[in-house]
Amino acid sequence: MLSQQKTISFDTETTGIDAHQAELVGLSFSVTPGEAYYMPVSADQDQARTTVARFKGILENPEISKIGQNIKYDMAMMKWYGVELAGHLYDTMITHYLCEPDLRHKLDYLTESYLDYKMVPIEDLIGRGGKNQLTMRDVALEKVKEYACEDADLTLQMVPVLKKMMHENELDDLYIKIEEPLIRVLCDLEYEGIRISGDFLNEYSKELDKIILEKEQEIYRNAGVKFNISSPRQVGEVLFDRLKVPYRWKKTSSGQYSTDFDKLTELAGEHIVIDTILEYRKFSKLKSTYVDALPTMINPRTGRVHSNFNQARAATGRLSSENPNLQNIPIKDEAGREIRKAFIPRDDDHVILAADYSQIELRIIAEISNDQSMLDAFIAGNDFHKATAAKVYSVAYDDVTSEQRRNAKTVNFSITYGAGATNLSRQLKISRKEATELIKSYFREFSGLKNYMDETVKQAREFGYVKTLLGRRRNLRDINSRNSLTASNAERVAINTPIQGTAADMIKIAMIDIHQTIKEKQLRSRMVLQVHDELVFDVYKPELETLKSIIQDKMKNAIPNLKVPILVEIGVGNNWLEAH
DNA sequence: GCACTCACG
DNA sequence: ACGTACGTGAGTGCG
Repeated sequence: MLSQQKTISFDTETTGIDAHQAELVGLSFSVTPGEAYYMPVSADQDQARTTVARFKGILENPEISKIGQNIKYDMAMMKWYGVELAGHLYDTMITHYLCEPDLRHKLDYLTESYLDYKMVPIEDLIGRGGKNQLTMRDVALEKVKEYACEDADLTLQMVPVLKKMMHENELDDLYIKIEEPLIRVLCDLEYEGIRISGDFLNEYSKELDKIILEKEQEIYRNAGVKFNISSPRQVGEVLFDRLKVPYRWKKTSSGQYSTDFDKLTELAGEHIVIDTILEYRKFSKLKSTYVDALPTMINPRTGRVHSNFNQARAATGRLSSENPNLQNIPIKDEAGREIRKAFIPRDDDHVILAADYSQIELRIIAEISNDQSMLDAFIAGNDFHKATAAKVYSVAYDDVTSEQRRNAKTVNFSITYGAGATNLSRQLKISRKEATELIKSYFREFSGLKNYMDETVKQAREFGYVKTLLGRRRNLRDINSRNSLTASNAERVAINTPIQGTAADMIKIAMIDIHQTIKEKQLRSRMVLQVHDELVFDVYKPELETLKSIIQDKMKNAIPNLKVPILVEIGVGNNWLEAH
């Protein structure tokens, strides 16, 4: 497909790693291996735009395919300079990620591994970290030219290597149908960003400050000593050495006492200071990771927050989010949920809409294992965890107790991880024997599932990899390890990856389809976040009903002709919390 | 730069 | 006898 078209490898040099804050320094291009060209642009932004505009004929030509390493970055950069990158996108980072999802995908690693070529480290030009850090703009043109041309050239040289790997691993379809179109979706989503109320968070920060100070005083009073409560080591020493709280676990690999949530919760009755330490930790975490950090991430150009959604990180095929991570905003804890109130629509004419897949991973297991009992339960449309409890405890659906439902929910959850009796017993706080019995009756009821899991592991051992429903692949180097712990780790990965990965494939398709429809219908509403099984939109109020029906349709039907029903729950509100 | 802890799905 | 959950990113402490 690519070889019949004109192609050009292309790279941008900029003043920083955030495409929404950086300024362009130059462009490099390569069409022939071993040969590349560099075009510097002025620091004067008007002049820079004029220079960039001269390349529109190439960059906006849909007949010319673009090759790039993490091309979403360059695409966003170009967007800021008024250029909409067109044509097929061949991303060397993403294609390598599809072939070897557990390895690294940086260009220097790729050229060393596959071309036996050592690239010039960027640190040689701009120095490393600290206050002496330069930007590309401070570096002599001759040096930048060499560096930029090397990037474009080596990216081009990686293409035949990757094409061969992609073809051999039957990954072309996955790339063309999902990952390539997703690049544009994510670029638009990131460019759009999301509005966050800095005022709201700053007010909340003051409240947290008071609470944390109170907890701190209470801890010092009850412990009889001042120490750094944020230091796990000091917490361990105070609790277990000074206050003689009994410690009954293995120490950490570095020889420290472990003081994580599970341990401290179990010890809560042993000393009154323990509960307060847990509270202190909770509020400190909220303050430092979210309440104080998020306002500093508001982009001065846009007044919005532009996370980076990494398309080549999670080995299962999921996205990840960084700078800031908007996929781990609190929701379970009451005080944490408050933070979601800061995620708001762009203005009074908009609302936040959140659309969630309901129990997507369990539905996918039912689908790919073809377990009739599980499929029937989903088709019946009742509370799935309750239906599971009825089956494994052999009671009528209406007689399921809340404890039985809770246990069934945990078992359902554990199954997707391939967890065994030891962990289930720990999770449910029941004996190992009881846990073994529970798992036994679970697999008696869902024998098709058991069969599928055994078969998956068997195939993984034979072929050395597993695949999702859409052909995403993960090599499992350890699956035949002689070390039984290593091997069983790989077995759990073998079971979990097709499930987590198929769910990732599904929502990616939905994102592409929704994005496409919004574009076609020229709507003003925008997709702003993805959180694994949830999509969040900034919706123009007059378009609300239209958006609801598009989202329902595209999320439900992302993968057509499934046996299992797919359920999508939609909520709307004046902030992200209200939308749930 | 690693270890620990903890936020999410 | 022993022992783990699957996938992430970020803040803090500390050597």
